[in-house]
Amino acid sequence: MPSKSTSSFKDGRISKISEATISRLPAYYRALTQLADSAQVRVSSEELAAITGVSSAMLRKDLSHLGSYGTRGVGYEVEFLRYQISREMGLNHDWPVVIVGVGNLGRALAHYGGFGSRGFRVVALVDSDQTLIGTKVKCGAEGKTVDLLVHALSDLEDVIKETNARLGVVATPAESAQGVSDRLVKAGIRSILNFAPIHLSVPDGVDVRKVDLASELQILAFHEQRKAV
Amino acid sequence: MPSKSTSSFKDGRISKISEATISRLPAYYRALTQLADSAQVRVSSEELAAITGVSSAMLRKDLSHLGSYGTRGVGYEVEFLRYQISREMGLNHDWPVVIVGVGNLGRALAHYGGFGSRGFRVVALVDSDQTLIGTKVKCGAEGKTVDLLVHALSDLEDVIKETNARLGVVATPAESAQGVSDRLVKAGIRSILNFAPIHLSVPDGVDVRKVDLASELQILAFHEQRKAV
DNA sequence: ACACATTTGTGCAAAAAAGCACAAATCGTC
DNA sequence: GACGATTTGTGCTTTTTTGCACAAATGTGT
Repeated sequence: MPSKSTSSFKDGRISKISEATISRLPAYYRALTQLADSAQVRVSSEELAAITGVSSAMLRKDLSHLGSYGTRGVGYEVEFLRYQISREMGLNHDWPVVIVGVGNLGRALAHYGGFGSRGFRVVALVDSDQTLIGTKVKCGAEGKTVDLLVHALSDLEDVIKETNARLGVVATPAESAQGVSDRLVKAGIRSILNFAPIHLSVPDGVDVRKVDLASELQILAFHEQRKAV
Repeated sequence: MPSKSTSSFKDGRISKISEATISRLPAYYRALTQLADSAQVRVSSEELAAITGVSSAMLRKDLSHLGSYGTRGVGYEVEFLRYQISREMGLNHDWPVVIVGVGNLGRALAHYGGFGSRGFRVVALVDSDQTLIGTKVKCGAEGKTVDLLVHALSDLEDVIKETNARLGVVATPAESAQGVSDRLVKAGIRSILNFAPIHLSVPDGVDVRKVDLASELQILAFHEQRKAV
């Protein structure tokens, strides 16, 4: 992970938020959403930290990078803090997502409800398999499903242009992943979520996050093996 | 991530491998497998680093923690290094895996080929949905598929005992994840891969790795938003 | 208005991770 | 068998991340 710290302008000053902090913000956001759903108004750093599994000191320091949104002696207002995090993370925007590779995993991702709920909207499915192209796949979880046509891989650039997709998900086999990535980048995509078990080379300015299921199991196996000794 | 360094005995001495190193070993292993498949005999740290997307210095330091398996002026023997990593990570063992939650994601994981190839074997599927229990689900990728019966969640403990499952995968909705986790732990599972978007509380000695799809997208969105400024 | 109980925000220290630079070891060649 | 070209292994430095401890700020009760 190339942990560059990101800088931005907030009320005039330049604030730097470390990569480690950013990676924890989604968990805070989710916990706050959960608290808001149960109508809780205030929360202490101690409580929020317990829910998200971090130390309260770390939580406070993380939040302090966003601004001073808590009240000493009291805690944080759930809704207010939630809004601040969502704004900082761009979750109030709309994020059109294109999924390349409509195999088992791609389909599971398309169905996945967690995306739609937070500004992420699967707007296009692309695959190279002739038997899949032209078929329709249900996207989104219960309540708000949309049938999406599977487009041909050769139409990738056009599909991205038409749908204005900003985020690309690579759910193809390892062999085709780099090629797909190159075309996504050429089509203007600068943020890629990669499920293929391979390192993607991308030019500067393009972010890639990797989710590697087999690696995770291997890491677990490593620890499991150590326990047995 | 509570990055405790793991210590083990290797040829008499105590070796410590940092969590950061461990998390990169699967990538090295995969690259070496790929090189071995293409019949390459030797590889330099520079080349292997390029494939896996790390710096060559970091790669060498990572590998040096396993032992001195390279030859100065020459590089590393692909097969030999691959074997050493697989041994260190316990990939020559057999790792029976139980998947709890046979929704879209659980099914995709069951189908996923990357597991079977490296000692991981899905031996049991468990769900609470009455309409799923008793049905059969294809496990494994092309070549070596097995039909597995979906067991009732109430039989979780028995299933684990019978199949000797060592690794647990939680692919349930967030609401049921903690309960499932508790029961996995009680049944003797000490390594859990969690796909539910929630922090799992587990006793000491139990490892949890979390894969959070929505979080990954949110982190991408954060960076994407910053780019626009 | 003042003492007191909370809880945040943060300066400082410790630990972990990454990066640099080069000595040590090896191979091929003359 | 010595020399030069490589390439590993590693000590040292820098950066990043985490953890600790407490002052500063707020609300409460008298």
